[in-house]
Amino acid sequence: MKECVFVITNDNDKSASKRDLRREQLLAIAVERFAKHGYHNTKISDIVADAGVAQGTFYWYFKSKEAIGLEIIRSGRERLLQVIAKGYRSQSGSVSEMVEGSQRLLKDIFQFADENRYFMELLLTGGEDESIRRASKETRIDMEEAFRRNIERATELGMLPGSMNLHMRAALLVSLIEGVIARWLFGPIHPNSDLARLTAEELAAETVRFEFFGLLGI
Amino acid sequence: MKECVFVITNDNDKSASKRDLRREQLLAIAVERFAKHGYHNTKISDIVADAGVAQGTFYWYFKSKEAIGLEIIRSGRERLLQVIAKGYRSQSGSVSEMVEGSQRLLKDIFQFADENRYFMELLLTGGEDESIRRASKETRIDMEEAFRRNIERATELGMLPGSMNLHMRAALLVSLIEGVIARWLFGPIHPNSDLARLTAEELAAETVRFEFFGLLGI
DNA sequence: TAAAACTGACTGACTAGTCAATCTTGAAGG
DNA sequence: CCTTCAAGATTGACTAGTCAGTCAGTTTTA
Repeated sequence: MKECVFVITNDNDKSASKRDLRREQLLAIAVERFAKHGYHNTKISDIVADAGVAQGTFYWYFKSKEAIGLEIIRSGRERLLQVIAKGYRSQSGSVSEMVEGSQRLLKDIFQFADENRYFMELLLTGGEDESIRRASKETRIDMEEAFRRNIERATELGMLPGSMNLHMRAALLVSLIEGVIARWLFGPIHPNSDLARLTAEELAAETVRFEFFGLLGI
Repeated sequence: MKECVFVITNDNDKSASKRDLRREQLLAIAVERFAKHGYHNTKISDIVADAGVAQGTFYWYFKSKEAIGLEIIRSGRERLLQVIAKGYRSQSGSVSEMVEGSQRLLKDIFQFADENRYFMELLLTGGEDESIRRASKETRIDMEEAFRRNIERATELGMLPGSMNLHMRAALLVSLIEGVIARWLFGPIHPNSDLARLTAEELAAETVRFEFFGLLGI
C-alpha cells in the first residue's frame, strides 16, 4: 500500500515534492473528468492525455482506476467534515444568534462546495462504481450525523423545540442542503431562476430563512 | 423511429398485445437494473437473460441501449408530471386547508416515487449517459416549474406572503422534496433513523411541517 | 403463407491494466 | 567538480477481456 495518508506538511513548506505534484495533478484532472463526464466515461487514457504523460505513469501513482476514485472521495470527505464540525454549537444564545450561526455554517459549506465543485458533484450524483457509491453514501451519512449533533446541541441549549424527531429533522435538513448545492452548482437550473448567480453568502441567507421559518416564514 | 408514443388504451381493455407485454417486461427489467447497478454496469446480455430471451430480441423492440434509457425517462416523466399537476390550486382557503392540500400532494408524489422507485432512482441519481443525463435534467426542471406554478397560484390567492422570490422558493422546495425522496427510498440512511420505515403519508406529514414552518415551527 | 417474433454465434470497437525498456535524479565517492 | 549508479520516474506498444450491436436463419402467429 502506497497510501500516503494525506500528510499535513508539518512546517517545512518547501514540501510538495515533484512526486506529490504529479499526484495532485492527476487527482485534479480525474475529479474534474469524473464529475463532468462520469466515472465510466472517463478513460485513463483521457486523464493521462490531459496530464501530458503516458498511460503507464498513471499506474506508477495509482493502483487502479477505482483507487483514484476512492482517494478523491476520501480526501474530500475529510475536508468537508472539518467544515461542518466547525458549526458545532458550544454557547447558548438568542434565536437570532442561532440563525446567524447557522447562516455562517451554511455559507462555509456552500463556499467549500463551490471551491470543490467537482468533488461535490461526484459525491452527490456519482454512483457508477459500486465501491465509490458506497464511499459516497458513507460520507453523506457522516454529514447527516454531523448536522444531527448540531441540532441536538441546539435543542439541549433550549434554542430549538424539543418535540421534534432529531433524526428526521437532520435528514430533512441535509436533504435540503444537498439539494440546494446540487441545483446551485450543477443544475438542473430553471432558465428563469437566478439561483446559479447567487454568492455562497446570499444562498446561505435564503436557505437559512427556509430552514428555520419555512414557506410561511417572515 | 418505432417510438410507440404511449398509447392510452382507449377503451377496449383486451389491449396489451403480446408485443406490448414483452416490451413492458424488458422496460421493467432494464429500469430495475439501471437503478440498482447503474446504466454502464447493466449489460444488454443481463437484461435479456433476466427476460429469458436472446440478445437479438432486445433489438427487435429497442433501437439501442440508449433508446431504452430515454424511453424509461420519458414515460416516467409523463406520469410524474401528471401527479404534480393535480396539486394545482384552484380555490382559495385557510392556511390549514393549504397545508392539507400540500400534504395530499406530497403524499401522492411520495406514493408515486415508492411505486416507481427504480425510475425515481434513475431520475435523481442517474447521469452516466449524456443523453439520459439531459433528459433527467429536463424532467426535473419541469418538476420545479410545476411547483413554481403551485406556489405562484397560492400567492395570488393570498395564501402565501408575496414577498418571496418565486423561483428561489420553488428551487428550495423541490430540493427538499427530491432530497427526502432520495433518502427515503434509496439512502444514504443513517442507521438510527427510521426514515425508511415511514409510510408515504407519514413522510408527507413530516415534510409539510418542515416545508411551511421550518425547524422553529410548531 | 407471409409477416412478426425470435435466436445466438459472431464482430468490431473499446479500454483497464501490464511490462520490458528507457530516461532522470541526486547522493556517494573519487 | 565530476563520475557513477541505483532508485525513482516515465514510456507506449501490447494484451486480454468486455460488450453493444448485427445478421442470416428459424420458429411462431394469425
